[in-house]
Amino acid sequence: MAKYPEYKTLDLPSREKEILQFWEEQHIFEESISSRDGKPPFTFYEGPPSANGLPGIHHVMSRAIKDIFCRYKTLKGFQVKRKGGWDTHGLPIEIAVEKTLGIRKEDIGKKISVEDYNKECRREVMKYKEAWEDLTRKMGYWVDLEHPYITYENKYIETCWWLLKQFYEKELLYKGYTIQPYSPAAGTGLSSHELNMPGAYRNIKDTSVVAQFKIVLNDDAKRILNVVPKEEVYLLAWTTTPWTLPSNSALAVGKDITYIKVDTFNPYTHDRVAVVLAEAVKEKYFPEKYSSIPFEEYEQGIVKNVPYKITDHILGKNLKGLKYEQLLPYVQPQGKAFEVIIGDFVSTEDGTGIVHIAPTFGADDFRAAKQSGIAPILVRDENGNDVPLVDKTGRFVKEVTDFAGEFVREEYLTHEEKEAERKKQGGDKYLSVDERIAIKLKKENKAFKVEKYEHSYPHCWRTDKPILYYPLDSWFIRTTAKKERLVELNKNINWKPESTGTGRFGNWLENLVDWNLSRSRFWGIPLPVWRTEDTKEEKCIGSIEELKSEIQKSISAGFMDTSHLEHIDAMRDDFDLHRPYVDNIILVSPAGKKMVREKDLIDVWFDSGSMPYAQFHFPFENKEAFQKSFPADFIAEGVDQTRGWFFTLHAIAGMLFDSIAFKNVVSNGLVLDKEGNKMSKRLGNAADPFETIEKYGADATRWYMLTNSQPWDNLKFNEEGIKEGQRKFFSTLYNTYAFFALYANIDGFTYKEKEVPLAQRPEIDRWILSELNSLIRFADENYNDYEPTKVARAIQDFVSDHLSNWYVRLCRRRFWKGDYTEDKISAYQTLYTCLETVALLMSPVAPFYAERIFKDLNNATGKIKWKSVHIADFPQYNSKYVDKNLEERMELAQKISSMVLSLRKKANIRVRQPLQKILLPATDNDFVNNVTAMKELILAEVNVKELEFIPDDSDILVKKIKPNFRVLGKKAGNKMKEITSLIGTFSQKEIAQLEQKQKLDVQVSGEAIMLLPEDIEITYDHIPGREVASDGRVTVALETTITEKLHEEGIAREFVNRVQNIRKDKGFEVTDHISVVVKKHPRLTPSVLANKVYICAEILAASLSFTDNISESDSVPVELDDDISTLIKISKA
RNA sequence: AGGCAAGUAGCUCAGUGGUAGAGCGUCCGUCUGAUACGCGGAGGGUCAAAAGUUCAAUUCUUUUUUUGCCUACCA
Repeated sequence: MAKYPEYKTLDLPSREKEILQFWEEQHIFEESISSRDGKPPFTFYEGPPSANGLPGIHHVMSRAIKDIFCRYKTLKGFQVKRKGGWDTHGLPIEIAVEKTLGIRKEDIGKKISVEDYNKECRREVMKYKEAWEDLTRKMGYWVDLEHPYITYENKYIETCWWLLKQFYEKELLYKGYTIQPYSPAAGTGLSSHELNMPGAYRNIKDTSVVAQFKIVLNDDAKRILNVVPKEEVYLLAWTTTPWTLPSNSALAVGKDITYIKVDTFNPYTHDRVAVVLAEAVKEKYFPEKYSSIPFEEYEQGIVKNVPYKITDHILGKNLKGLKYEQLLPYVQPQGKAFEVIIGDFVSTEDGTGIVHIAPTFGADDFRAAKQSGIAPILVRDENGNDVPLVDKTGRFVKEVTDFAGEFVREEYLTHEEKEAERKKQGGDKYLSVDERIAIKLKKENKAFKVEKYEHSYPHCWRTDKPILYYPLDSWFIRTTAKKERLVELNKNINWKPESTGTGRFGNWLENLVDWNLSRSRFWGIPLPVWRTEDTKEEKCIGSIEELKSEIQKSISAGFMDTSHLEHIDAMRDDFDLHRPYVDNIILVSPAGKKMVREKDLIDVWFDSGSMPYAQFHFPFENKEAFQKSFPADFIAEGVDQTRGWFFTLHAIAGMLFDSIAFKNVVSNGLVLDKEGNKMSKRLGNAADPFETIEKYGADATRWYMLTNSQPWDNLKFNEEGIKEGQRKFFSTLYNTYAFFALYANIDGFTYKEKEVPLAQRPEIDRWILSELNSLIRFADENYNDYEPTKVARAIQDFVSDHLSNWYVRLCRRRFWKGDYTEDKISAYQTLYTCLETVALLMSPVAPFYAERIFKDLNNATGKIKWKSVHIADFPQYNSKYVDKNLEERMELAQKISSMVLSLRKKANIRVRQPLQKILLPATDNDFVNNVTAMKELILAEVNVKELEFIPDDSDILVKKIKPNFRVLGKKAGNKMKEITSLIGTFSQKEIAQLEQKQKLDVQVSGEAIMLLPEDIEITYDHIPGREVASDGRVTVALETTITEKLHEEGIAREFVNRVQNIRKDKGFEVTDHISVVVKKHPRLTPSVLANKVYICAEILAASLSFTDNISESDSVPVELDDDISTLIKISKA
């Protein structure tokens, strides 16, 4: 006959290894998909990890979340395909390779060929593939790693090219420039990563200038600034980089900042001027103490301090549109310029509250100017390209006549160069460009203040020289053109938590800038754009086929030879769409000119954002498969991906397909160490996922991570928490199963009997089934709502509080006492159903142990046709089983039992000692009915013989009254405080009156208010002369008198307990019958004899006798009470 | 600097416009033929701070503050 396996210990890690073997041998994962053939699909996209680093514990977290919902949806009957993937490009890989080879970026192409370098990258990126696969397996994450998509494969790249061409054709892909950190000395742009290296930011002293920009006094200006005759008005703006002043083309103010117009003198030229600056910075330039100096005294040279007078206040937004004269007119702009604009970044922290805007040399400047339609200052170089006033070596162009060919920062000059310059200048000391600009401005009444200013400024880590912010060519996706649509589409995405979608992601979309795709690296997807040298003609290639035909043309034009053609085949090993191969391809333009590829690679985020299409090699293959699985139903990654993968998926889908890419997204928080610090290998506080799983098991780890905090909250990872979950949940569940298995095996229960109808099951069974069905419903709703934490916590509470510590505890005897009756079968069926259902409900979160229990149960009964819990169907909620009233009644019974036990404790009477009676005030009919229904259960639980109600109007009850704030508050309003204190003074008589008449008139602040029963809450305070326990509306008193008869029963119970212990110690089977011989004892013998039938039934005794002579060697000494000791001898009957 | 989130008992977390809870830990006690991986009890809180709205705020609003993440790094 089929048996339920019994285990010596829980040992989760061992159980998991067995299950893992079972899954693999039986191909359960594959079957969980194939068994759903023809069912509706549920689409999941796997965000590809990069295998060039070892997986961490946080990966267990994010992958557990992915796994949970895929498993859940499978149980719900969906077909959930999940293709794994690998992210293979990107800077971290290149840097790792550079480190391994001991080279730098500039060595690539010199010390090592691009071809060999990329070979290294290709190897590097899969360095830890095995470790990743191992973790995936061990943690129980089901994803298809047999057929993953890999971003470096030709097919994958081809789809990306196709996508880029779609952008290109919609005129959403263009070449432009942005302001980026640039090192003129090294001749290269710097990544933000390089700028964040320690030591990159250093303090340097710069010449700072507050420049005077002369306002053009047209009618508007006169009106806005209240200009008086002969007044000349200047805007004051501060800069620490005077060399950018020739490139100034706008001034920015804050729209809500208040500005003042000040009548004063220029401290260098002593000219009378009116200057505008933020009121908040006035003290810095115009100390209060100078305000009283008469202007004449300064003019006459009597005082040196500059006097001033505030003549007007203007709000920033009113300054918008004012025109001013160009400060240093070397080069004229092509378009609107020299206007006051609004900048959201303007502050009054330093400077003047007016910001000098040089669109070619500042990121904020560039953006603000673009928004306001302000033109940058550019010159045309010999190639006919527009370039800024400073060239790529860091020198002024010739158009800046006074400083033509000079380095803008003195740090770029060598010692010798400086010396030569000094001689040319004719001074004692070399004067930098900044200093000479300052001098020039001073002379021309254009500088208001010049001083040295020390600040932190980024430096190039290679050359140690300060960087410049410089416009560099880049390819962009014009995301701003589709901004509104992307915002709109985002509203159809269900974000967990919602705030990430509306806040972090929503704000990001609102403030979208064009997506800079360019990366000047080697290992990545090459930008498929070819251009003629004069940039007049260009071509974007969208497929290998197209590339082939273009090469054909190029061969015809004589730019390439035919040998190139034979390689062009995605299936060939020697064909590769990476650099350097694509760089060697020269195409021909329609006009017959040579075209070479733009050197850039594309942002790796484009790779991963393309995965919905590229994983299927769409549109070249699998069109149908793609269409069926787009958009995804569900994705999940860390919240740090908001601007990464989440965005690129959204941008590509929204801009090219006018669709969202995913319907539901869970963004989980970080995993921190137990102190709340970020985990890092350097600090040595990073938890090793392999060790953790080996030690505690994947289930306990997963369970802990999901029950401890919501996925989107940060998790303070603490091994103690895993242990707690093991104890509280897994051990309890294991014990419950072990209990079931022990007795079911003895009784041969295999669920062969007909289902005992609900109505014929005892109340306790109906209760746990009601709780179980409530749990099914709750779990289903919350899984469906992507709330795994709520589900797992609810399952845990059910198992530990309801199932183990109440149902099983109360039902123990039903399992091991008596014959195989309907009641016993009902108990088995009920407990079996609970265990089986719990296994199903928990299986998404704890897939291993759920499988163990499911198999152990199902192998014995064959009740469910599926061989795995993960292929079975989600439990069906049945409202017929739910009886909320019963659930409440049981809660009441638990409460009363607990209160009686606490009274026993107070009186120091152990539970084995039976007591006569408990007394309960009869609050109302419902209460009486509910308690009466639970009477037997309560009495058995607390070992008391009777339960009696005290009539509510009985004199012995003392009542307590307090307002029902919720109800009375609405009625009484601002008299609440008074009423509360009035009610507090009520006597027993007044309470009784209120109860009898169902109302009570009271006076509050001279106003009559009628108190009704619903306005107040009456509870029982105490019962004079008795120990009582109160909890909310329930009060219990316990009769603690122990009669002789009760005492004897107590002794009998103690006796049973001792014998049971001896049985257990001796290793008897629970079914063994025994003979018992006891040494006579005057206090014990009568008690035992009086309860002999009961005792013999409990301990399965065939005989029970007393004797005077018993040898100590084959008997056991026991102590039954403080003054009762004896010897007991038991043997198998 | 901006955005988002969090701040409740020693720890981990629930919760609510009506006078604050659980688990763990601590201390005391105790049961058990599934279970010391249990059970009962005690102690422990200005619900981060302040102001406002309200009869009533831990809860709503504003400000401040601490922590974490993301973005930016600037005249």
